[in-house]
Amino acid sequence: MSEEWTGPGGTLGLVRWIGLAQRKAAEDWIRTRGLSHEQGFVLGYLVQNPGSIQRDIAQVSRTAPASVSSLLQGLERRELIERRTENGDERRKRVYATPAGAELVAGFADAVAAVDETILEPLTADERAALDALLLKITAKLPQPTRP
Amino acid sequence: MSEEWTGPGGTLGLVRWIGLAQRKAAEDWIRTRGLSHEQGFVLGYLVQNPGSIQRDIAQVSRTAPASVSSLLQGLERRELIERRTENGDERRKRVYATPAGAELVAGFADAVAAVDETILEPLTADERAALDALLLKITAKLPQPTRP
DNA sequence: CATTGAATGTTAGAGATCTAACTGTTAGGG
DNA sequence: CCCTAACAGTTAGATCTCTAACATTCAATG
Repeated sequence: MSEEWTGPGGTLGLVRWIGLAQRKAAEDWIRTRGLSHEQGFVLGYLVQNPGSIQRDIAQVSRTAPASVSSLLQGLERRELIERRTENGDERRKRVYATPAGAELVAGFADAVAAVDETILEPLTADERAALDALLLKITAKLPQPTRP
Repeated sequence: MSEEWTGPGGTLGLVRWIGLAQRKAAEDWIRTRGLSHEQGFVLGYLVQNPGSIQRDIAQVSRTAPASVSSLLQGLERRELIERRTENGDERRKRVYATPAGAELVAGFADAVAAVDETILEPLTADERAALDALLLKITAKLPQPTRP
């Protein structure tokens, strides 16, 4: 769900609109795996960032540390992740996706790429380049989505 | 939260990135009102579409009818909405935002517009027009966000 | 060392959301 | 009329998510 109920008015209203289409596709894909949106995000993040600690996961997923705790408990119960402490620091728990966990979300990136291609289909190569340049100019000034 | 953990790679990765910034701002605004994301969306929708029935709300909010039922119960308990049947059809329950409900989300559209302006700040007027044209070309082919 | 403070996670309890099964209502043939 | 099927919404039970308070572990300081 999203905040586009003001209607797709204005340039960034269009961005919201496109984002909705992307989001819907991604959510549907994840739900077929029996995962919530957040669980899917975290599991995918762990595949690409093995050994992250929960504090970092909370940051990138924009949820409270307590929520990450519960969320990981759910994933651990299903044996999609493992947690263990390393290097003699008993505070930090390193989190890893299990093979089963990695397998469950494998193909997500490809699915997203395929949807993106469909969305971009109306544009020529030149137009895509122009769009890319404009968006880059915007995102250059945007705060980084925290990514250690 | 979102699905951008593939990294902001590719043109539409940038769109996801911008969408995240918009979304974060909107969520923060809504949370200060003590509403969840979904509750904020539905309440805002009801202000603009008074008398909607729950089935339609489920459609536009992309949630299950049962979830809408619980969600509206929460809003009703806080007296932000009302439900009543009309026209002798006992099945359909028409939903209305109360004045308190409407007041609670008043100003949301303005807040969103202000954030959008900040995000677009790096672009000149010509560039904004070019971006607008490109995005329009894309959204023209996109499925309508269901809006009766 | 002992103390203090910061960093990291967890638990508890409330509320929200999902799926599946259920109740009640309307409409359309036989 | 009745019967059936579609429609609208709710309830039940499990899981998830949030806030607030709490434990535990490390690190710095005297």
